[in-house]
Amino acid sequence: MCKQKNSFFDRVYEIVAAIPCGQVLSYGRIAALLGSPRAARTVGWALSACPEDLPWQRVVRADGTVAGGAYTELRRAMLIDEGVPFLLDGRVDMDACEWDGPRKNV
DNA sequence: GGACTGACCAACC
DNA sequence: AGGTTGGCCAGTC
Repeated sequence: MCKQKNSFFDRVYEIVAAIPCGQVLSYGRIAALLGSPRAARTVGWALSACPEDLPWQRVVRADGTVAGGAYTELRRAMLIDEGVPFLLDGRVDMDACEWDGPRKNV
């Protein structure tokens, strides 16, 4: 029943794919939603697969900085285009668009 | 089959 | 204030 057999790996995609437009999540935040607040590494590694269906540009570091190697600037432009507010430092405004996750009480 | 790595985070000194 | 380590999961050598 229900889909829980999915590995930690697969659930990362579920969360990232569920992030609404104009909001972002940090690696550790996603890991925490999965039940392992220290599995941020695994989350980052899951994103390393970089599936086209996965809008991983909405996933940023705890500081709000965008990851992704040389494409960091590109991802940042994509987020701005989606309506995500940025700071003058080039970081995501986590204070304004940090997603609370799939809240059941919405 | 064992050990290392990987786009991280937070605690510790 | 800054550097190091431990922890999580899965894939690769």
